Amino acid sequence: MPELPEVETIKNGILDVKGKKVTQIYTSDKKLRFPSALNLQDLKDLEIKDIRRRARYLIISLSNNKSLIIHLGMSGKISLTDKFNKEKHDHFATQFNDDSWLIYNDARRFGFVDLIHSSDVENHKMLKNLGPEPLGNEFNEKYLKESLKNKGSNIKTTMMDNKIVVGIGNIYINESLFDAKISPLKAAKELSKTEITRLISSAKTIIQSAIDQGGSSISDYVKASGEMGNFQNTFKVYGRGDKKNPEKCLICKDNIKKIVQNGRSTFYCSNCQK
DNA sequence: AGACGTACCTGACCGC
DNA sequence: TGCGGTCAGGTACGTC
Repeated sequence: MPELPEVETIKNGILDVKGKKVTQIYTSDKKLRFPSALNLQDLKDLEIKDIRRRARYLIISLSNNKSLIIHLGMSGKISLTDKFNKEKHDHFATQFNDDSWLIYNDARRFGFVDLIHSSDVENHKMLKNLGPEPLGNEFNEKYLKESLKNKGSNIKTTMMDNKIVVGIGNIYINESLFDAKISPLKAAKELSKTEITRLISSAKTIIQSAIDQGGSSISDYVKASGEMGNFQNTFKVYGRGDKKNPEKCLICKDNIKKIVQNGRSTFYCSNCQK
């Protein structure tokens, strides 16, 4: 999916629906990630009170003290448009009192939508065990040092664990480790204090920079407006380690390597990242 | 507790 | 052109 910067960008792109009232709802009969008893028709006539993001979840609070929780999975897209021409993989759409439409489309259906009481959001099964936001103050050197101390597995996989820090997926961990000059193969518990400091700093800088550029568009991610993000143009390692035709590290000119860790592709420079 | 494999899905792309 | 294999922004769950 969209990682944190993409979800943040989508959230910012739909803030306009705040204060609007739902007039019509479309739902498909396809199951998303979880089959749920959710009846989106319950949204009719409700007003959108607030829209926020926690980790990769969008939380939309409604005027009846309920909230929609939306996760985009790997391929989910949200668009805000003037009209609704139903397309393949559109799973729900709501029309507002100014005739605009909010549409959720997800080809792979790894995403989900849930509707719960607003007071239960923090205790939702998918939200209650999440670690800190990468851009927040709680994600600091002391916290990360403590979190990594018993982790014998590699730092790359460990940092993608949402209990440690949320929203950092395969793209941004590859870029963050390159920026911090840390090998993705290094055991998490073996990172020195200065490496932990560098990793935090790199992750925060890269996530913020990606948000500033509207996220990364590879394959099918687009903003709510349909425009592409721009951060993909600044990738230094992600996607640059093609086996047959690897690109060169911008710093040392060695070939960028592509390996597989816990089933996910890792891109790195073995010369710069120790 | 931690580590690892697997499952959930569709579509794009590559090699034959 | 078609077919099979592989890969893709994520996450929960089962098992060792």
